[in-house]
Amino acid sequence: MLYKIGDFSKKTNVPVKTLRYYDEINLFKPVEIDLFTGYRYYSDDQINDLNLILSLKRVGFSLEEIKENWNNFTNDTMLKKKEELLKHINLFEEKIREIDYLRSNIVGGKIILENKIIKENQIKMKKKEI
Amino acid sequence: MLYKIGDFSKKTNVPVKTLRYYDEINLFKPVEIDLFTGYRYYSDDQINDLNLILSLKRVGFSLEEIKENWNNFTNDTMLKKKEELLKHINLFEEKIREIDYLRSNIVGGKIILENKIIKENQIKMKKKEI
DNA sequence: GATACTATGACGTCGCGTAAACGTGA
DNA sequence: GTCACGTTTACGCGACGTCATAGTAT
Repeated sequence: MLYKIGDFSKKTNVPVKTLRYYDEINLFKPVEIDLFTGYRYYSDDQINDLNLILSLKRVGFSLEEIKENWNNFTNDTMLKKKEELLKHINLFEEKIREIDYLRSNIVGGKIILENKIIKENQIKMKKKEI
Repeated sequence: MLYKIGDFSKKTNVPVKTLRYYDEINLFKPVEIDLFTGYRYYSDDQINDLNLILSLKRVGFSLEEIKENWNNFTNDTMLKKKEELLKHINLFEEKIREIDYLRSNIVGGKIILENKIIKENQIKMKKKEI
């Protein structure tokens, strides 16, 4: 059973444009392309691969990383990505503390920064550079 | 005391290119521009504004949002952004559960998805559409 | 004149979305 | 012939980074 791109899109809930893009970057190509019309044809077998791509993307892998590691997904690779996610969570918790600080300094629609946070900003910027 | 862009960049740890970009999008402009040379000149007073921009950016406001709300930052606006941050954290916690699931299904460098997660993917995609 | 700064402009990033202009299938 | 479908090409997003080329300051 082969599907034209629109049918495969409906079956997988992946936009047509996304499928064409994945083809273009050589991440996920149709099993067959009609030589005359250029129409892309996808098979049932490919649904698993596509869903794996979506899952890897959701957890934070870029399409490039997915391509690179496609046949080499090690526990180590996944753990590194998990570390990244944990760091992101810490960052977001910092952001929440910072937004609460900003919130407490609103005066008539304007936010008044004290030198304290200004210094902190500059320290953070310097760390980023390293 | 006026600074040329490079000096102001060093003082604030904000890249020259970023300062030029903020000028271009009318977010943060130098107090003075030499009519003949086009050189930008920044003042000490502007450091506070720039740091506020950086802080707002860190907590998740886009440059557009910062422009829009510059004289109208309400507690409500900040609380909405805080809600967004909390949602992001929930999303990241979901991602961590998903990466652990993927991790548990590695077989010789390949990840084998069961129908279970495939169905979940499709439910999530549908929710996204709404 | 050497060199360290400044300027503008164009192109690249990532993962697609959004048209435009055209050919194909039922 | 009428459509809904398919194709390629190109431009847009956000927040800059990275050249390239040229003018300015010291």
